Amino acid sequence: MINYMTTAPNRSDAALLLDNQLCFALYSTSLAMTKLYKPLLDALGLTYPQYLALLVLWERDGVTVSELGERLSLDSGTLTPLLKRLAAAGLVSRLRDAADERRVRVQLTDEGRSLKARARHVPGCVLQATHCALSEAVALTQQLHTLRDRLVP
Amino acid sequence: MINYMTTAPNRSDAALLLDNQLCFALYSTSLAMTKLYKPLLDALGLTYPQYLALLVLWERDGVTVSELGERLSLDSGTLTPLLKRLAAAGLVSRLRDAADERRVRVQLTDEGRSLKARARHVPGCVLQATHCALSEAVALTQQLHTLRDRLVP
DNA sequence: ACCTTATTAATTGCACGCAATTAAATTGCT
DNA sequence: AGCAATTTAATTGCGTGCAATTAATAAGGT
Repeated sequence: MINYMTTAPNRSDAALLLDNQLCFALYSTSLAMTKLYKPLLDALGLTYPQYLALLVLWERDGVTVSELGERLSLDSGTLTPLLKRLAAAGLVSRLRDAADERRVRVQLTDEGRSLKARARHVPGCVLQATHCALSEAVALTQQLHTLRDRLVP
Repeated sequence: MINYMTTAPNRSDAALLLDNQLCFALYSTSLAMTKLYKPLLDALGLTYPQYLALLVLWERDGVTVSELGERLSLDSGTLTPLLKRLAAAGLVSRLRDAADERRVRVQLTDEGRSLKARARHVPGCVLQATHCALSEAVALTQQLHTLRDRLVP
């Protein structure tokens, strides 16, 4: 039987197999993780990126938009509308810095601060849903930090 | 000095620190990886999710939209417009299955098939940009597959 | 002081992701 | 055959991500 191999797999194709792509492993796992958060964050009235922004603000209130972007690797094109929605929800206020009118400082409202207490159970619920031991999750998180730091130029 | 600890960090806060979140490690690393692909895929006229769809089609041509969605964990709300754009670019054709008119089969065009040759260098370029040994990338990919399989219900 | 350059957000436009709904086709049951 | 339930894509609406541009402010050099 003659095989012209016009579409037959060969050695060089292995590099293009979907399941061999680190990028797709990251992409699909990240999306799956987001879906895991969905019901928990719905209960708080938050989207996943909004939750990430609040994690930053709960650590340090009053950061500028660019500091928030630096921390999350997101730019103003993403953050400005996201923060406007958080402001509309009454969780943050956006105020021009008096000393430098170019900067916008993002301040938690009382409601935004108190939401932290209602979010305390989220990490535990997610860890449970991952069916991972805490030590495994910590180890993988560290590996990913290492990889991410190698990727950014 | 009195400290009412209204905002002071404590043990339970560690769980809410951004850098302790596996989800954010995944999210930010995945976005960083996408940025790595950007210049390579721009040269092919593809977006990153379009590239993933083509990886599937290069493995098995003529899959249905739902099979593609199963493989990529994406639904028709994402895939239908994406595939229309690939069709508009002349890379695929979308045809109703004669035996079951509900299904839409996605077929590579000649141009879509020949693009595979021009994409062959992409995985190698990306690996180089990650500054990872192949063995490290393979190991991390496997760990992520394991995690992803644990996440999906 | 004046002017150029740099910094910071906001805006615009496009492409995802995804929930919810709709429409069409098929299957299964009687 | 007839009809309800299921399956499959498409559609709609919203919230990101991000490139590119714009507008406002600040910094720096002369």
